Amino acid sequence: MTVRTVAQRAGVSPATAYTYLASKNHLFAELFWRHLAQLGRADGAGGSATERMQAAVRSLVQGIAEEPELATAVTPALLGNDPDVDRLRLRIGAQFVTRFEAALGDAPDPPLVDAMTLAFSGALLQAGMGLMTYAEMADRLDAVVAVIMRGNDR
Amino acid sequence: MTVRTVAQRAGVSPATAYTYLASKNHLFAELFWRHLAQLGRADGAGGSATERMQAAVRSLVQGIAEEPELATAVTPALLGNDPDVDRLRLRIGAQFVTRFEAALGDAPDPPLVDAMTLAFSGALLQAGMGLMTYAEMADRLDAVVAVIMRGNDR
DNA sequence: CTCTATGTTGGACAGGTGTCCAGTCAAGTG
DNA sequence: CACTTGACTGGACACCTGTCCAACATAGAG
Repeated sequence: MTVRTVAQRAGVSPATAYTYLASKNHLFAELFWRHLAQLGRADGAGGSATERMQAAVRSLVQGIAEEPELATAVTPALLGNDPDVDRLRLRIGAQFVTRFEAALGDAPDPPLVDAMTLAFSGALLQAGMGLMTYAEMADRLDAVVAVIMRGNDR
Repeated sequence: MTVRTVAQRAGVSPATAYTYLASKNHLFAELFWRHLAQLGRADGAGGSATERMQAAVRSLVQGIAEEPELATAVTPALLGNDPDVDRLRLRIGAQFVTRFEAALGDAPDPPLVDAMTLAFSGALLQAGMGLMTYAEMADRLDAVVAVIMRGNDR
């Protein structure tokens, strides 16, 4: 997949593509961000904090798994350092954090949010490397959430 | 940094460089692996499991932080898919897991190891993205280890 | 000494990225 | 109608990666 073939499919010249896209990385980041922003939030109002967190994570993983190739492509892309990629990276990270905080309810414990964020990033990384499928990712994260949340219900 | 300039500095032709290196990604992965393999292990025999784990993590972070540019470069490199990168990626991951298991002592709980592995990968990723310095990484991981290990001492 | 194996080299190549710019085209403005 | 504005275009460019190959050096074996 080259920027030029993307431009061609879009019926547009490469030069035009580059007026909208700073880079190939930016393209992937933008697509991923739009996909993410459009996902529904897990509801899971009736359950323990652990259950709510597991529901939030499952919902995220499921949404991301809808477009596995996009998820794979975005992982290296987000490591780029165009200003546009920087912007989207922050937004995407904030999106994750927001969901985790919501699952934790009022006064979320910062180290807890941190642990979830790092574990989730790590899972995305490992899936992006092909070390896990997204189905495995869901299962492993379920157990990991249980470990992290241990002693935090009520 | 191009493969050709590296070859030149090494006093060798680009063609020769490519007889030893499958790719630029392979170069970074190999350097990182060697650096990692040469690091000493944290001792920390006298303490709780949490303290041993924190010591293991601090030791790893400190070792990695010795070569911050290498650490930054290796993150995208490990996402490549040359066979050589695959090999080194597995070795590097196994190295982390081994250290975490050692810190946990006999019969390490698999979900615990999993949680540590994902959180640590996530931290490396975020540092690689420039979202954290390595000093911040050490502090955040300390708190995260405490959360993950909660209720696992003795 | 000759021959062979091994490592090295220059140079070309196909493909990719991101940049630049002069020129075209269509739509809207006065 | 003439003009301006903005989006688009073709085509060139510099630079990078990874591949290939014929040619060369050189050390050691017979």
